[in-house]
This record gives sequence, structure tokens and C-alpha cells, in this order.
Amino acid sequence: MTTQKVNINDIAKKTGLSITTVSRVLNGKSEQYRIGKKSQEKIKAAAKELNYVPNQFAANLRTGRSNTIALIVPSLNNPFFASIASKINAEVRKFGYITIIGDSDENQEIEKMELQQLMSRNIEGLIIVPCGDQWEHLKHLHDQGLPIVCIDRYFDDLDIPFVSTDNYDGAYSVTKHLVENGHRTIACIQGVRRSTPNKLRVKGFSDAMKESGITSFSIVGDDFSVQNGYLETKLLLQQKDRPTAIFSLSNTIAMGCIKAFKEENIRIPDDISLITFDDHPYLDYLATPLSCIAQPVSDISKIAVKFLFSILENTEIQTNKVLLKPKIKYKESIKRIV
Amino acid sequence: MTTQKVNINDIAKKTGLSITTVSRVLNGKSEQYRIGKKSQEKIKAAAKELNYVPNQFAANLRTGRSNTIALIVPSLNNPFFASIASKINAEVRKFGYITIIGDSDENQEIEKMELQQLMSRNIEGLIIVPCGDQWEHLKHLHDQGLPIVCIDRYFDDLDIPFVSTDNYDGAYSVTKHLVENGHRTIACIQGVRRSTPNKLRVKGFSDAMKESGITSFSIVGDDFSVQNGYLETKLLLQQKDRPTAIFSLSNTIAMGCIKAFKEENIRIPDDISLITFDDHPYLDYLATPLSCIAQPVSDISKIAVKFLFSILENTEIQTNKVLLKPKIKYKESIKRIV
DNA sequence: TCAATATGTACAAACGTTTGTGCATTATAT
DNA sequence: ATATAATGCACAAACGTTTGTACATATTGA
Repeated sequence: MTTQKVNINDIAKKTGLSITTVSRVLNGKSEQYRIGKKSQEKIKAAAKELNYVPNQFAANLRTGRSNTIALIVPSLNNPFFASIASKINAEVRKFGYITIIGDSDENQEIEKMELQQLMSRNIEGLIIVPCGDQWEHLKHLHDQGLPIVCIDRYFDDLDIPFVSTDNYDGAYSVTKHLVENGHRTIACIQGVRRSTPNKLRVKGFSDAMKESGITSFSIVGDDFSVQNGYLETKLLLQQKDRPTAIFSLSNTIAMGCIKAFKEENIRIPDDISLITFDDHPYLDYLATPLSCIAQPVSDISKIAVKFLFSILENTEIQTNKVLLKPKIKYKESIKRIV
Repeated sequence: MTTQKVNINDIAKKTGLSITTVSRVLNGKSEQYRIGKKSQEKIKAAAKELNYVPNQFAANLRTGRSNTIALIVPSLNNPFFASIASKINAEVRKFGYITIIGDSDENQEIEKMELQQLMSRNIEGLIIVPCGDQWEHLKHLHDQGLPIVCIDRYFDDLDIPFVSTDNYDGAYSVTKHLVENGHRTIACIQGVRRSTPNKLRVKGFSDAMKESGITSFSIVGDDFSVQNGYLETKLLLQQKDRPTAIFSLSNTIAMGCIKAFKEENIRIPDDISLITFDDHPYLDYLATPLSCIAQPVSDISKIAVKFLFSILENTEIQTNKVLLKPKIKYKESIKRIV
């Protein structure tokens, strides 16, 4: 069935050299160990000819290194996280590492289980969008020496590097913008309440409202899902004091809003204004191009990987907690109220 | 720094039993090797207490199994493939396996390189959306005994299991539908020309056209990308004999079409009709809900995983090449021409 | 010419598992 | 009481690498 896998030993036999020498040549340590030029040639030729492919497991077992890092996101079905996964996957590969992707499904128990599984695969580092508000398991791993970088969501009281968007700033700015455009009754549909980004977005929103002298506003919802956006919007539309603008805290929530609007024949921005966190290529081509707070996905991913590898390689790094400014894109979805 | 990793040996010492016994208990082979109840208890307790997590590398090295499969897609940025990746990742996990995801970037050379890397990680199986028209490297791996399943794209002349959409059928049906609605000048914007789905879609399109007595039609483009859709649409719009309908062969291409339409102030379906392969949640909320040929992503993924594991487990399976019927969703994007 | 150094290579242990086999000890049958 | 079978466990090899060290031989310097 399976053709005999060729190993370092076969090459040694074929070249008449020892496996030690073969290993050293193949690992680029020829200079360090002064392997003769001709030997090098012979070995490389043999390796190519035999189609040798090293067994990482053996190497990893010996060295204790796996050249593998893990990425855990709450949901690959959320395009925001899918995009992050794609980017991180590519970045990590540049370092010769491989990424194992896990999906916690917004469930902290699953998150823990995945983490266990991944640990047994000797991952060298972890990039995680933690779900939930428990962090003991992360701290535990961190204390054990596992390099960890949080992205998007993080814990303020935990000394783990993170890179995220300046959620407060984004939420604050757009809220101010809405108010400046005459909106007084603004509803905010939030996601997972205990998550840091959500908390900061909500805080940015309510701070801006309060500073604008508006003390009564509604903050509803509890999940970064289409369904949550849909249901809450349905409810909001039935209120006697219907909001003139909705601030959605994620792309998925926004999609739920739009679905509800469509059902109720509510037009944007004539009947209601809408702005959302997260960008998406399709937003420009919706019935009304949707204003959004675009998170710098690419930068977040790159920086996260950079952080992780600087820990891995023990490179001292000046800072390890960073918030990137979001890019706010105002489009036709916001109406100026006079 | 890193806390001593606890291994099977530590448990053996702690319990006063041998590592053999520990290994057997921990692997659920207690019955098979008649390990005493009390010993089992002791070992399990110790494992829990010491927070033992097995070193897969050592196990894999010994057994030759990695509990890992690989998935290679042409581009994780294409939501169609992202969705497939997400689904497969979840399915595979149910088998206790892990998926390593690779992105070939529609580049056959990269595909080969990734494959090499993955092989050295002793993957037990491969699910791949092959890019390009070369298949020697796949055949080679297949001959070596690596279980492979192709999805979406495949090679007819290669005896490797595949699961894909009935692309011909989908393309044929919608083309007929367009003709029945009075369209005579229909342009098809295609993707990667040598890929099987593309070829079949084009064939379905042209067969339907010819059968309808329309001999002159344009098939343009050469990439499953937004840019390709955009450029080709721009060109099509400048033709003297401007098409009344465009048939886009992927979601990315469709996005390019829409972008071009928007720039040129072309409205769907008043000025032009549009239908595309691939579904996406946002399609319903575009300025005009976009008709599409929805591929059964979830089923494709599930079946592919099922195929792969039936090969892995040597379960005989009745068939191993399957085409699933797509679900065509007609919406307002197609105008009836009188 | 002889010691000292440089050059090229090999030995063997170790990484943490899994597993075929064998050896005690105890229970059962005669 | 003795032969046989069942029970419970351990030895040791093997998986394919990497690497500290040591050992030859060749080269150089005096």
C-alpha cells in the first residue's frame, strides 16, 4: 500500500555517511559542523532523488518544538473572524510555522476543551479571541510559559499582550456623529455583554450620549448574531418612541437589522438610520450603502503575529498592548435630521 | 520558566505502576490487557491530579498516526471556500482529528509547496480544492496511499474521490431560464478556465444557448476574482451590442459586476439582469436581491469528510464520486423581456 | 620531525510514547 | 496435590530525529 517512507537513515546508507552528518546538512548546519562540500552535495542530491520529506514528529519530539501555533476564534462563520483567520494563517506561514484553527462557538467550555487538545499537540503559541469572561485557564497556560496574544477581545486585569481596535473611540465618534446629525433617539444593539469590545463600545456610546445631554437611550441585545440583531430590531420598531437611528455593534447584528427592516418595509435612511461595527465588501452594494466602523483586520492580524513571534524568539518588544484606531466610513445610511 | 511537562513516566512513578500499564489505562485498553480496577483508578486519579496532557508527537511517532488531516483551498478570502473550511474544520473535529488549513492562492506552485510541508507533518488525509490543471503531484500522493478527496474542483481522468456541485446542471438551468425570460444577448463571465467547475458551467451555459438556437454569445474573463468581474463587466458595457443579462460564475465575479454597474449607473434588473453562482447571506439585502445558484456547501463538506474517513477506516463505500444538485434561487435580479 | 591545530565525520543518548511478549501470581479443575 | 488456565502487570524495543562529544586524519608551525 503505502510506499516505504524514506528517512534520514536511507540517505545515510545511500551516501555512505552517517545519519548525524545527513541531519546536519539537511538542517543547514553544514558550516557549523564543518561538513565537506562534496558530502553536502551528495546528501542533498540523495535527499532530492529519494524524495525525502522529514518527519516533523520525530524532530519535534527531539527538539520539543512543533512549529505550530494555535488560533482560536469564537466563530469562523463570522466574516470578521474568518478574515482574521485567513490573514493570520498567511502571516504565520511566513515564519515557517503552521496554524491550527479552532472554533469555540462562543462557548467557554468548548474553548477550554479545544485548548486542551491543542496543548497536547505541543503548540508553541496561541492567538485567541477569548469568549466569555473567565480567564483562569488562559492565565494558567500563560504562567506555564505558553506565549499568548489576545486579539479583538482581551482582559484588562490580565497581563497578556493584546491587539484590538479602539472600540471606545469608534463607538464614541459615531455616536457623536449621529447626534450631530440630529438624532436623539438612538438604540444600540449590543453583542456578548461581558466581552471587552462590547463593553467598551457600549461605554463609548453611552458616554457620547450623556455628554450630548441625552440621558435616555436603549441598549439592547446580548449576542453577536444575526438573530439577535433581527429580534431586537423587530422589538425596537414596535416601540411607541421608535428610534431614528440604530447603532449595531457587529456586522452580524447589522444583517439582522436589515432583515427586520426589509420585512417591515422600513427604508434606510429615510425611515431609520443605521451604522455598524465591522466592514464587509458587500456593504457598499446594499440597497443603501451601509456606514460602518471598519476594524483594521489586516493590521490586527499582522501585529498579533508579530507580538507572538517576538515572545517566541525572546525579542524584547517595547509595548505589547495596543489599540488600533478604526476607520469610520460614513455612507448614505445616515440621515440628517433637521 | 515553563513548568515541567508531566509525562507518562511521572504517573508511573507516582502510582508505583509501570509506564506500560499507565499507557494502556490512559488509552482505554484496560480491558484488553486486563488491568485491575484499582490500578485503573489510581492511574486516572494521578493523571488528573498531575494535569497530564499526552504528548501527541511521541504517540504519533510511535504509531505513525497523526490524527491530522489537511485542507487546501485556493483562497480563504473567497467566502465560498471560507465557509467550506469552517464546515470541514468542525466535521473533522468530530472524529477527534485536527485540520490544518492551507491556502494555495490559486497558484499551483504554492499548492505543491504547501503539500510538501503538510506531508512532513504526517497528515493522514487530504481534502483539496485543486487549483490549476496539473494533477501529477496529487496522483503521486494518492499512489503512495494518502487518502485524498477533491471538493468543488476535480479531475475526471483521475481516480480520486470527489464531491462537487452539479455545475453543468446549474448553469444549464439558469441559462434556459434567462432565455425563457426573453434574453438573447447573454454574456457569461467565467473564472479559472481550466478548472472543472468552470468548464462544466461554461458548457452548461453554451449548450443551453445553442439548444435555444442562439449561436452567438460571449464568454469572457479568466479568474474567480472581483477584479475580473469588474473589468469584464466594464468592457461588456461598452459593447455596441450590450448584453441584457450577465451570468457570473462566482460570487466574487458578481461583486465585480455590481461594482461596475454602480459606477456606470446601471440598474439591476431594469438595465441589465444578473445571476451568479454561489450564495451569500448578503445577496438578499443588495439594492436588488441577487439571483444565485446556491451550492450545498454544508453537504459538500460533510460528504467530503465522510468519504475521507471511510477511506481512512477502510470502510467500503458504495460510491466515491458525487455531484450534488445546486439550489437555484430566483430573485428580482432577472427581468422578463417582452 | 613533532606537537598543535584545523577539518571532517561518527557514536550514542535522548525525546515520550506504544506494544509484542513474557513472567509472575492466583484461581480453577482434576 | 498437581496441572492448567486466568489474571495482572512489566521489559524492552521501536518510531525518526537532533546534538554533545569524541575520534580520526590532515594541515600547519616551529
